Amino acid sequence: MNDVARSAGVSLKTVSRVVNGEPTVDPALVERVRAAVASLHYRPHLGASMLRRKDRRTGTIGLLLEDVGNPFSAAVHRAVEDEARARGVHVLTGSLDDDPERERDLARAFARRHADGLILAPVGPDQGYLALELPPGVPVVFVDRTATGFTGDSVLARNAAGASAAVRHLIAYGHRRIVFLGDLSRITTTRERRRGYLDSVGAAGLRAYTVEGLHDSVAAEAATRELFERARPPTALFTGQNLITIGAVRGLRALGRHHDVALVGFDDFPLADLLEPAVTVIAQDPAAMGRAAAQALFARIDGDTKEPREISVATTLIPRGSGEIPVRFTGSS
Amino acid sequence: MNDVARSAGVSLKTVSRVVNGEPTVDPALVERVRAAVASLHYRPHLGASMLRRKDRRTGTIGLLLEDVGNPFSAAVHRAVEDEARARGVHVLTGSLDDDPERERDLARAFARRHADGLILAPVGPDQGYLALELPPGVPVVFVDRTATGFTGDSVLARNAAGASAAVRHLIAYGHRRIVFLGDLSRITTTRERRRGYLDSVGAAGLRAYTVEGLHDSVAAEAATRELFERARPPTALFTGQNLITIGAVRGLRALGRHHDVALVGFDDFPLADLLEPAVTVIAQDPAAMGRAAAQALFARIDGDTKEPREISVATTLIPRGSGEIPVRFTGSS
DNA sequence: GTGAAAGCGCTAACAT
DNA sequence: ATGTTAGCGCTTTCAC
Repeated sequence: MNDVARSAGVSLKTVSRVVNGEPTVDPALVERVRAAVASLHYRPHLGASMLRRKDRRTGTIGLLLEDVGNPFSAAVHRAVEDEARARGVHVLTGSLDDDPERERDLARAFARRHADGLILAPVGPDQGYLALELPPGVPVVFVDRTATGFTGDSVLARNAAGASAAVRHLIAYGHRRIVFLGDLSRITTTRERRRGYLDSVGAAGLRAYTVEGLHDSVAAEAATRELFERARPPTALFTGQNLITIGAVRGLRALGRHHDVALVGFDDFPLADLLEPAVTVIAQDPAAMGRAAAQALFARIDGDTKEPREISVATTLIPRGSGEIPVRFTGSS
Repeated sequence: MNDVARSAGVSLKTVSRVVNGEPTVDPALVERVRAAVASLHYRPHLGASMLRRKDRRTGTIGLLLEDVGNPFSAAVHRAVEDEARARGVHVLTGSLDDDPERERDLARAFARRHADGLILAPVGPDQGYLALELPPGVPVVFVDRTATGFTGDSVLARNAAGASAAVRHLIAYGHRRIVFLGDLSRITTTRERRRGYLDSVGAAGLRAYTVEGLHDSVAAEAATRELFERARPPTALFTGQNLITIGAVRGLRALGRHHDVALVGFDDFPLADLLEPAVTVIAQDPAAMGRAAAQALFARIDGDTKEPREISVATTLIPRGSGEIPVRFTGSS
């Protein structure tokens, strides 16, 4: 920048003004500076400018998701990026893989990099560490899961309501033995979905059957197959998550039962409509969640100090076939 | 940091040494400093340290992909992140959406943020701008597509070879009217895949039929349907990309032809094995591509100055059913 | 082994 | 409208 100033025959400060587009500079000087910038290939150094600046914004936010490679996280990421782009903000990303230690490490790392704020899908049991790692005043918005020990806005799907609707849907088709297949129950989303299941099942006076701790598609497939080795197998399944839904589909296929066991899955997935039968789902809206989270974060960064909000994003039941298979009398009701 | 020094009764420099883990500090002082750091909630400022440091590394790389929300990009992203994590490096991401201007803007932005290097899936016709935007010595590795006007390593799937194999596979099942459905032909990947198609079709003495410029799944579905309104419709389709494959599946379904028209798609996609018929694909290995790109980039950052390399990643033909439908005599050969 | 001084590239506050 | 000076938080260099 010094070189540019010398080459343009102006002071350092004038160069700074031109680079920052401040209006109070003589057009002729602007031209001279511009030319010098171009000929010297000058590139402003954001790190240095942010060091001295008053507002101390880096124009960077951190986004910590379960796994940037999975469709849900990827959709959230994309929506966040779009909001950020509109404000000239860039996004540092990280995958947590259900590892609380990694959650904390990355939060700390992004804090040291002076991210202006964080969007976090928490995996650990407690987010109290954020108060220590983050400089005071750096906002965090939680997405998809709730946080403990740290206050911030959160953006959540209406998990319990969606699950409840799924189960009522199955009940309406005559089902009375409906199994819930869920993943790790320490995750708040899973707990909410199970709660919705239990509510609806209880309200209808049915017995609850749950299988949990299913961590992937393979486990879900195995669990599904085992269900039908029992004396009184279910007539309908409600799966708490994407990978579990797919595992259940594979399991039912393998058993040749996909056309007579009903299935509703939580969370939509690509091609669900092309399977046979097409899979009925409770669709979340990950893009809406990402958008809402980013908007909330930017509002906080811009100084919004209202009470922390909990933003719920609606789910939609999309009937496609698998959830509309009526119960069949199997002789062992 | 000053406060910490004062509170610990040592000099600024000693704090710096402790924070950076330099070994030449008295253990007793280390303890005092550590305590002060904790009690004052001191957090080191990476931006400031990098400003003064000799190597000037920020420990950040930029990753510019087509769309962080699509499965291919997301898988690349995840693989890059894993490599970066192993080195304590963080990843700034951006989606380009086939917009060359955005490509340049983001490259510039990441340069101003002093990313140590860039991984780029180029969309523009020319990457010459990189020489202007990037400080000399900042390496770029290209992934998925080739670049023009700027030298760097590139990581590419064996597109032509894979496409060629797909077509030979169809020919082996007796097909002679095989249509290629492709997207925008200015994209190098598409051109390579078409080239592979043309090679195999030409070698077998068959006529080439191509439909191009299909920018999404809906366009591909419409194009597929139109094909079968012709006098001599194809007996097999080769689709150049994920979304086009899915559009073609939808099209064939709508026509009720999915069990008698053969289909091979380039690029695998989740649930391809659960469709009926299951979809035969030329699978790429996006994780391997991301890994290779990241490894190449880090090698360059660490000073590797060998000739730029072109790393090809193999594709695999996965026969699942749709590609093994033999030709049927339709009376209009 | 420890500290004092200088300065990385830039902008704030105050001249002019 | 432009320039000057000081200093952001840290690491370097060099002295102790």
